[in-house]
Amino acid sequence: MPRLTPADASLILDHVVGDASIPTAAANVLLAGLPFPDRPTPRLLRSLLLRRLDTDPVSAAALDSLQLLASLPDSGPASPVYAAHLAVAAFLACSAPDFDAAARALFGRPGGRARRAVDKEEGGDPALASSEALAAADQFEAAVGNAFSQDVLKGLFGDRAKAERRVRDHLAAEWAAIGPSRLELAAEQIVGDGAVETWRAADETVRAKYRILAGEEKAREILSRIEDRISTPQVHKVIHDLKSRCADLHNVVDDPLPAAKAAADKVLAARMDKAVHINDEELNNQAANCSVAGPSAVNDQGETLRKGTPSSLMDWNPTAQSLLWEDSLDPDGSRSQSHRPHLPSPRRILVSPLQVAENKARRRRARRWSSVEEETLRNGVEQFGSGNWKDILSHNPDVFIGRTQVDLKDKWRNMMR
DNA sequence: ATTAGGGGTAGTA
DNA sequence: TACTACCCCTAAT
Repeated sequence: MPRLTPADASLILDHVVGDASIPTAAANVLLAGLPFPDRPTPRLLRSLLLRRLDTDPVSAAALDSLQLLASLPDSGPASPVYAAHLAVAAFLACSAPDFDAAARALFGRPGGRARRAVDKEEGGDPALASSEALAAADQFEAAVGNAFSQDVLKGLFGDRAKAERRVRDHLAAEWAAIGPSRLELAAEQIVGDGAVETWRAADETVRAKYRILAGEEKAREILSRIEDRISTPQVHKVIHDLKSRCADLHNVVDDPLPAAKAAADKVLAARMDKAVHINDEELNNQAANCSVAGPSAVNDQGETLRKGTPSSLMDWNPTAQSLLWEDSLDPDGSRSQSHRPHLPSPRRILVSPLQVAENKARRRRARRWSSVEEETLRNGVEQFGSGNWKDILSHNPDVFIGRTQVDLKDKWRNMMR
């Protein structure tokens, strides 16, 4: 038996690994036995990532897989991937030994990994995330430094089994949208709807092969369909003219896409450099500040902290810095050619733990009040009376995540205007 | 400590 | 520019 060519191996992997009904154990055997293609198809990459996620749905590695998954071209609706991304990030924050650090790294602004996927200001696309997911991201950000809110969030997102179920539910849509393999497409060409064109284009030797592949009966059926087709010389002339006109048009009109892409790349490169410079500056400033001031609370919940002294000299490390994970699947760097929106690439983005530990307590980011919060506030005022903000807050901890008594008071003032 | 209320800042439509 | 959310201050309880 002749050795398998790399091209054939690629076809087989593309077909088998992408078939959801094939167990991952079996797919792995095949992967170990066949050479991995130099240029794997997006379908193969997608199915590999989905299988990886299936065995390990809620981990830092899963976050990487989801990020890669979102960057692949030609897939179905992207929002399930983003929803899964947020679900994993939520679980990771809840199960991390240091909630504050994890929530900041994942949901904080700027630079939070899950945050950057969906926030417009962070280069993401909010249309890709559900409003619940966005609200969850805001709640995690608001819960930094707030032990009470953290407990609530841990109750909602900290269960591993639930998190795994969430991720698998979201990714079922990705499996469903995975599309036919190249082998299936080829088969379709020979015996399916594309058969007539395929047979017409083939010479007699090739047709003999098709007969073997398709079976004699199917071959006869296709040939009869060729004869049935309207194929008068006039029709052929019209089709030919149309095709050449299209070609002429393409020759005359400049394709705007390359220019647009070049412009976009330029803007992106400028933004990247800016981001790096800003981070450098912040590092310098903060290094200067560090000698005269300790850490302070970020959040309103930490009012007493801010006025007091740092609880520990080890609260944060002023010299620490880290770079986000860098990875790339595409061998020729063609990721930017993707027509789909994608999670922003993590490379070159410096994440400084000092960003949230500035000398001056940073103003909390304004979060719009949800209709649920407003309704709960109205009910609370009805139940406890206007002015009893402490009671209203403490009786609805799962609704007023990251809100303070003063926030409730201010909001009620706004609502009464 | 909690609350009310005046007034200011920042972000956004 | 108006609106909203948040912040800060002072005074009263």
